[in-house]
Amino acid sequence: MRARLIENAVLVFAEKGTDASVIDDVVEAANVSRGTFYNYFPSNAELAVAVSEELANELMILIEDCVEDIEDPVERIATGLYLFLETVKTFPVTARFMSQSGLGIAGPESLIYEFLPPHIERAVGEGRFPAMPITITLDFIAGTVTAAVFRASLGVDLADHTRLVVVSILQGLGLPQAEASRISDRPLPCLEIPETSLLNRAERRFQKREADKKLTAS
Amino acid sequence: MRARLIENAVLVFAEKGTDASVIDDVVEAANVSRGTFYNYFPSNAELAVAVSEELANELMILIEDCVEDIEDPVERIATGLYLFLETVKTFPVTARFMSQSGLGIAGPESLIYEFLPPHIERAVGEGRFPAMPITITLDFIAGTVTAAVFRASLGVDLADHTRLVVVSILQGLGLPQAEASRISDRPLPCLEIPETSLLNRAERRFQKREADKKLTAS
Amino acid sequence: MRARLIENAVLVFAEKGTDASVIDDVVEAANVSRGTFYNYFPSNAELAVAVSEELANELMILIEDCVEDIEDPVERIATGLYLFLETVKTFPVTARFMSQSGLGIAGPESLIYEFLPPHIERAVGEGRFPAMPITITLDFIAGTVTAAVFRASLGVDLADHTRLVVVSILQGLGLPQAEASRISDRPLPCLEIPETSLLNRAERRFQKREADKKLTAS
Amino acid sequence: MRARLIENAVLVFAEKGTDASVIDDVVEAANVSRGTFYNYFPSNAELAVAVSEELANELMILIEDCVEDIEDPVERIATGLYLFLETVKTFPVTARFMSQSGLGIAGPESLIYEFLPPHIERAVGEGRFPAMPITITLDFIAGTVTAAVFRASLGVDLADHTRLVVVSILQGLGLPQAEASRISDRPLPCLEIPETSLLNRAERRFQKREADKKLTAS
DNA sequence: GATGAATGAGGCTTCATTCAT
DNA sequence: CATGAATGAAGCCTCATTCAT
Repeated sequence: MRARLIENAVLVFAEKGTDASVIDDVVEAANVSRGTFYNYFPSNAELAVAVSEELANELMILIEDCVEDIEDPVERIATGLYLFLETVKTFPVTARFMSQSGLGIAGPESLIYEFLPPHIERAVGEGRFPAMPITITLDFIAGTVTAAVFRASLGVDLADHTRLVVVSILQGLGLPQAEASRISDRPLPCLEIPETSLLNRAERRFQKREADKKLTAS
Repeated sequence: MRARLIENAVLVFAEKGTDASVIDDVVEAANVSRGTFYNYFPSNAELAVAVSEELANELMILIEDCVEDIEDPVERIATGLYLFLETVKTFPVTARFMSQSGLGIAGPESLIYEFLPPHIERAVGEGRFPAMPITITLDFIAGTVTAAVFRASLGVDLADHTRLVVVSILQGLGLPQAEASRISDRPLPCLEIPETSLLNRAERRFQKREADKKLTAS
Repeated sequence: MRARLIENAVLVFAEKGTDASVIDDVVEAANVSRGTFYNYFPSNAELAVAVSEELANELMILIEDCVEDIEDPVERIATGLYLFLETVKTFPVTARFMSQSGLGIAGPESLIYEFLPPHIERAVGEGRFPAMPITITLDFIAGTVTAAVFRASLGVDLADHTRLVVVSILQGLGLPQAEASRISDRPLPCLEIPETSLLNRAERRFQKREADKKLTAS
Repeated sequence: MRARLIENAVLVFAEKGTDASVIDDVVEAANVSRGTFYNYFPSNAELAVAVSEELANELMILIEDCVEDIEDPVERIATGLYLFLETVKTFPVTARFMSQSGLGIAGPESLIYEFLPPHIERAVGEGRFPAMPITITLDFIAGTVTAAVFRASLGVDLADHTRLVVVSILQGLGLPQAEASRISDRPLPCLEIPETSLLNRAERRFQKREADKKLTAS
């Protein structure tokens, strides 16, 4: 039930923004009663946090699984960012949810702030990146990624978009152009997203809703 | 009257976010009646847009005035971004307003999307930056700047923050490290913000409100 | 408008009790919008207080006007209580409202606690009543009157009820039986209740509502 | 289980009033499930009645046991009222419960309406009290007692309170001052309240709850 | 019996918007 | 133009009650 609510909340937040009054829509989308909602979440805000964490955790874990064998910290960062952006693009509902949440919700618990620092520090230690306060580095990455996701959420798909964003980030971190290009030209893996993941469930539910709407309209 | 409303709206948006229900607070802060508000703005949204444009235009013009004599496009971009960030930091209310609005409102009318492209293109033309779709470049800059403003709006002030952000952007755009550092090490001008500017008026009004609150409380 | 709301609130409180959730009923009875209600009363509780004060003040003033020429404090108290009970009995809606409010709402601002003490003290000073802590005296009177009003609100009308209640109170205060009887046997005045008083308006509105109900039913 | 629910209900009613929404609190206080509650009481109202009767019956029986040997009806009434008030004062939770219930719930089943009439009638028969409709007499007593309990429930303890209230009642019933004083100056017995009585259980449970609250808070 | 998740009616409150003065 | 009372749709939240396990 909790899962059902979260699943539907993704949709609604994606449509109306993380600040919007959402409870009514969620309970309608999830086909449960208002009361049930309050058995699980004391308020709108907690729901938003729960959704955010759930999505982020899921994606984090999938990406980490995929990149854990990459030894080179720079390659690992590049691959992680690439996978993140590519995956998000494949799941428009998630993309929209993330742009709606903005930097605010991507708070200190977010994917980026948890998983990146060790690798960045290693890269700095190895002299691959010049030293810089970690907060500035993370803001830089988060800002760029957020803007890229926002662009994607508008439905625009620019040629080579993900790769170019990753190159920009690597360069911004201080990697020479040539190396940045080389690293992002490597063949990159693709994530396997389980059918039962929140990403997939939210997306399917969205498709279903759209289909239902059309039926009702006609 | 329009000015008065906008001036007060900056504060309220800064506090409660651009999506929040705001009209009541604005009319109270501005000491006008609800009805009057509707003589000037058909709705909340138009107000947010108006505020955003007003602030952006003002700042754009001030910055352009200051940088128009800089010939080198890269230096000009760097200086513009530097001035933007430094100014915003001096006006916390504005900083908060901007982080609250996020990328969404900074939309196609924003400072960045209007004034930067020519100079970027010139820099690309001169071979200073590698070619890249302009949208990606602008997203990259907007994202990084937004994240930096967000950080500043939290009240954190990291040493050398503005300069490092500008360096990251220049590098991200493809400028070699050495040159990026050199350009941002130049002595940079400082903006003269007129007393009657919206930036200043909003800030002063904010100070006044805080003072009033303390008086009322005691 | 405030008057209109209070007027209708009397009815609803009379029916459902002072603690009941009443706003919806009041706005319906008064034929105004929910929003309007909140322009006048921040909540249920404030409404209850307002109604209570309004009714009490009105009745207090009418009674005081009527008894102000009575020199003897005991006669004055007796007459005041008599008028209070008789009047309340003539206005069943008010009687019901008062029994619903109980002792709690008849709090320190009530009629009884404001107007009686000086006369009681004079009577004690003149040796008509034995001395007793004023709180106990007032509780005694308030309790007896409340119970009498409660009885009246049930629609029961016992022969000679008001006079016997007043006799009991006078005796309880320490007046010898003979004198208590003598005082309450005097011809007693009757209040003139203005047509525009809340008492009358509430009562008329009640009649109207009952009539409407019958019409709707048939 | 029924006993457990009632025991806890006393507390909750004492705190929030007999009309309040109470089931949740009761099941939490009693540590049983919602469902169980409905196996014992069809609704809030029945619970309130059950609690009220249980408390009243218990106290009635204890008092009757104590006064059954008093031959003089007036003394018996006086002693009964005295014991009632003194006992209630010793059990603040009960006092609060009773003031919250008010006259309404003390209805026709109450202690007062069941046990007093015979003795009053005897007293009238013996010429100790003047004749008066029994309903008025009982209302008079119930009203005065209720007000006294209400006062006690506020935590106020006036010197000699109980005795003075009893004197007022006796006088109000028509007993001459001197006799009223004499009767209430006799040494009066004190009730023995069994440890397992509802009065005691409710009080202990209240103490426990308060203790738990303090622990949780610290 | 006991349980507790689910329900949904019912009541509360806010706030953008209108409109007569 | 300015006003501010009135509006009512839209959302929030609680809590008595049911029911499958």
